[in-house]
Amino acid sequence: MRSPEELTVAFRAAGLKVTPQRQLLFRLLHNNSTHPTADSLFGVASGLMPGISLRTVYQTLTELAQMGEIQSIEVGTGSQRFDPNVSDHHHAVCDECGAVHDVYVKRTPELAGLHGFAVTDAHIVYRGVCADCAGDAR
Amino acid sequence: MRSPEELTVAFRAAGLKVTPQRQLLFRLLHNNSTHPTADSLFGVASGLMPGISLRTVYQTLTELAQMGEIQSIEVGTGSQRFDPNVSDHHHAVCDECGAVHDVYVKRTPELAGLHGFAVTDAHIVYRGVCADCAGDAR
DNA sequence: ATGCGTCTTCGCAATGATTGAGAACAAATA
DNA sequence: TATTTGTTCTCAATCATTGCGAAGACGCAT
Ligand SMILES: [Mn+2]
Ligand SMILES: [Mn+2]
Ligand SMILES: [Zn+2]
Ligand SMILES: [Zn+2]
Repeated sequence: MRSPEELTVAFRAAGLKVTPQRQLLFRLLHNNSTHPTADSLFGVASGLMPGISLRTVYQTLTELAQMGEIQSIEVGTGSQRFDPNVSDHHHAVCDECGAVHDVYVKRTPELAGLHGFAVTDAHIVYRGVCADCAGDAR
Repeated sequence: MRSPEELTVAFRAAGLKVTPQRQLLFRLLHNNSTHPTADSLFGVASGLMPGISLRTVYQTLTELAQMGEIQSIEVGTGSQRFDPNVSDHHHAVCDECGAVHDVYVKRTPELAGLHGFAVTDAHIVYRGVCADCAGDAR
């Protein structure tokens, strides 16, 4: 996604208002590679802006997703995750710690056998144990 | 998954009872390639056995999944789907009609770049429009 | 066939994630 | 500063799924 400054301009240009809540979320999402859930973002946001509502977090995330600034992904962990990285990539989920890592694949396998299916998107979810969790014997 | 007859034996062998509800679900799942949700199965089951509860459907599906007879998959349609096909395969979801098709891929792309992540499973979800929906101009 | 112990079913409440609705509020602009 | 219009927040509602416990039924031993 674009920088908070660029988003500020983009929002105004789109007739949307730039509120403190939105600006905070712009900042929390910028360069964020943790693939946060709405609730985890709400947790961090609440610490910095007591009183911000979970509803507002959801709404802002939905808007950003509709504008194409972030993507919403589903990796099987129960709740939606949001990703400011909108480049073409996939994800690896650690079954130990729940971390979601970005994965870049050379060539996504083509669909074979399913004649007539027009693919618009393909998403690979890897599951396993991440380096951090494997490294430590505990 | 195995046939209803085989499952009957397997359940008894595991100390589980073979009830009419379970037998019905065994039959509804056998050779079922629709990737049903618990609720859609419940709908069909209710027609054949009025009074069966959604709770029982969920419970039986969970048991079958734990026994490895079916798998539970998440393709981003909001609810879990159950698949008696436990072979190594992937899925294509039609954004028009919601149908979920099986996809067999020659070689699942290896994880590159994420050093130390031990992959235990990889699942590809393709999205697009299926042949049926594309073919008909309506 | 009957009895009994254990496993199951079912209804209902509870949970967790997300969305809907509307009153109170605040950003943008003149 | 006043006005307009979009935003935030609270609270209720929804959807999928799970927890709980009383009532019921399977299956084995008589
Ligand atoms: Mn990502
Ligand atoms: Mn399948
Ligand atoms: Zn980990
Ligand atoms: Zn279709």
